[in-house]
This record gives sequence, C-alpha cells and structure tokens, in this order.
Amino acid sequence: MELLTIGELADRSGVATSALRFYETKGLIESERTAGNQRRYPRAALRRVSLVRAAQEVGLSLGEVAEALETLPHDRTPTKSDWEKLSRSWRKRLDRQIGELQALRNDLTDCIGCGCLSLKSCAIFNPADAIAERGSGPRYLLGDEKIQPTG
Amino acid sequence: MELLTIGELADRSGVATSALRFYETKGLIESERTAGNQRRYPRAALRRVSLVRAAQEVGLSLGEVAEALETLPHDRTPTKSDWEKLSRSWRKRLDRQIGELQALRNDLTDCIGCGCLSLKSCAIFNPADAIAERGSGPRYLLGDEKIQPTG
DNA sequence: CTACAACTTCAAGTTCACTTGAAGTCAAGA
DNA sequence: TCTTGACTTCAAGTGAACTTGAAGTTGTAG
Repeated sequence: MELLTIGELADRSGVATSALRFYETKGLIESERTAGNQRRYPRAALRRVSLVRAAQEVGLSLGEVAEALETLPHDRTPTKSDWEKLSRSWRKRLDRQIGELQALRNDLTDCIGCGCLSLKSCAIFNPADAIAERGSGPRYLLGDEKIQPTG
Repeated sequence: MELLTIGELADRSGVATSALRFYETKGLIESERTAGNQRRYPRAALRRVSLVRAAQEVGLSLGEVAEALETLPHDRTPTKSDWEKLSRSWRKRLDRQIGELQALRNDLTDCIGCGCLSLKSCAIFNPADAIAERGSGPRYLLGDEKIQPTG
C-alpha cells in the first residue's frame, strides 16, 4: 500500500478525517489526488501529523507550526542548519515548558509533604484564608460557604 | 489594604478584569461586594487565581479545575486526605505531561545530533520522503514544492 | 452493474476562554 | 460638588481548532 486514503491516515494517526482536511487547509499537510479527486497521502504524512500533534503538545498553535515549517526553504533542500534552527527553537520552548511543569510539581509535592494541609499556611492551596480572617467560627478552606449579609 | 478591587487583583495576578469576572461566573473565584455592588477580593484570591493558572498550565480546562475544587467538601473543612486526593491526581497528570515533553525533547535532541538531518531517515522530521520516492530529482524535505499535473 | 461505505466541498455550528461594547453606577480626589 | 476613572451587567464578538450536515461523487466488493 503505497498511498493512504484520508480514512486510513485518520485511523493510523488517531486524528479525525475532518481534522486532517482542516490541517490541509492550513498548509500543515499535503496530499495528492486521485483521478476522482480523492486525497491520497504518502506514508510520510503520518509522521507529519505526529509532528503537528507533538508541536501542539509543546504549546504551539497550528499557525505557529505552519510558520515554523515555513522557515524551512521551499526552493531548496533544507540544510542541517535550517533544521537546527527550527528544532532548537522548539527545544527551547520545550525546556521552558518542562521547567514550569516541574516547578509546579515540586510545589505540589511540597504541599503534600509539608504539613501545610493542616489548614493555614500552604502557599499554593488554602486559597480562602481571608474567610478564616473574617471570624473565629469554622473555617472553610475554599470558602464555598458563602457569608451572606442576610438582613 | 484588606481587600482588593478587581483592578488591583488584575494588576497583581496579571489576569485581565474581564477574565476574573469570567472566572467568577465559573465559580473559580469568589468575591464579596461593597454597598455599591463592587467586587472586593480577599488577598487569598490572588493565590486562587495562581492556582487556576497553574492548573491550566497542567492542561486542565477551567471546567476541570472547577470540578476538582468541587471534590473538596463544601460543608466541612477539607482534610489532609481531601487535599491529597486532589493534589495527587494533578500530580499524576503533571508527571505524565512532563514525561511526554521530555520524550519529545529527547527525540528532538537526537534529531539534531544524529545526522538524520542529512535528509532521509529522521523519524521525527523528514515528513515528505514520499516526494523523494516519486522521482530522482532534488528532494524537498517538506514537500512545499507541489508536483502539479499541469497538462 | 449495483450497492454502499468512503469520499468530496462548503457553510454553518460548537466549545473554550475570553474580550469588547454599550449603557449605566460608584468611589475618590480637587 | 464635580469630575473622572474604575467599576457594574449583559449581550455579542473573537479566534482557535475542529465538528457537523447537506448534497453530491467515487471506489470497490459482491
């Protein structure tokens, strides 16, 4: 099987046919057509779709992905340095993103381990300590208990 | 300054007032009102907003954040185990997410280092090798050069 | 050759997360 | 008191990323 139909590509990539057509309108993937105007994708399209999904995962919008791909030359074979420029910038983004998530995870871990769950001092959670400040009754960490000025 | 106006909260959290009002309609934050019906936020709202943004960073939708917060009891002080359940599930998500990004980064790094940039074999990039398969002329890695059946 | 699933295009609809605008009210300084 | 910027609500608009539906065409198995 040399070329994939859109349905096959959808099955194999896990991306809906409608999404694939949508990607095509955005210039993210390309297809040949049969005599009857049906799309046929090279196997490589599968990788391309993965690339798009991967980039989305990194936080790029489809527009940004398209743009990144645009930085590669159309009129000549991309050089090693063309690729490097692209992948380095994505890697930078990845590094930042991973760092942020790790920081968040550390905070969360600290929060579980630190005993702050005992109510008052956690810097991450405990978002409603002003409620505690409002009086000396029971405190509701998340303040879902509304204090209404019922006249 | 005991309570924050919505503008102050916006300034301090870096989140637009319109977004804060929006969050409030979603039940993500709460405010008291002045006699004149203006919102006043406890300082803790700042942390709460951070929490929401953090959760979004982890990939949760606002609905999911709201839902997660809902799992905490409204009618009693959340216990350590209430918190742990919530934060553990978020942490799980974080772990998964970090893992995925790291894998992606490794692929990307391999790709830079491996020499695959030489055109043919990169599993991540080189999404258009079918073009190479189509003939023996110059190959265009990304195939932006359309091969048109100009009759 | 026929049936039928899979395909085609195009327009409109959906969800998310907000933003913008209109029309009006509030709060604080000169 | 006046002014002015910050606030209020509500409805509608935005952009991203698709999905859905209609109406018609294609490809293939029987």
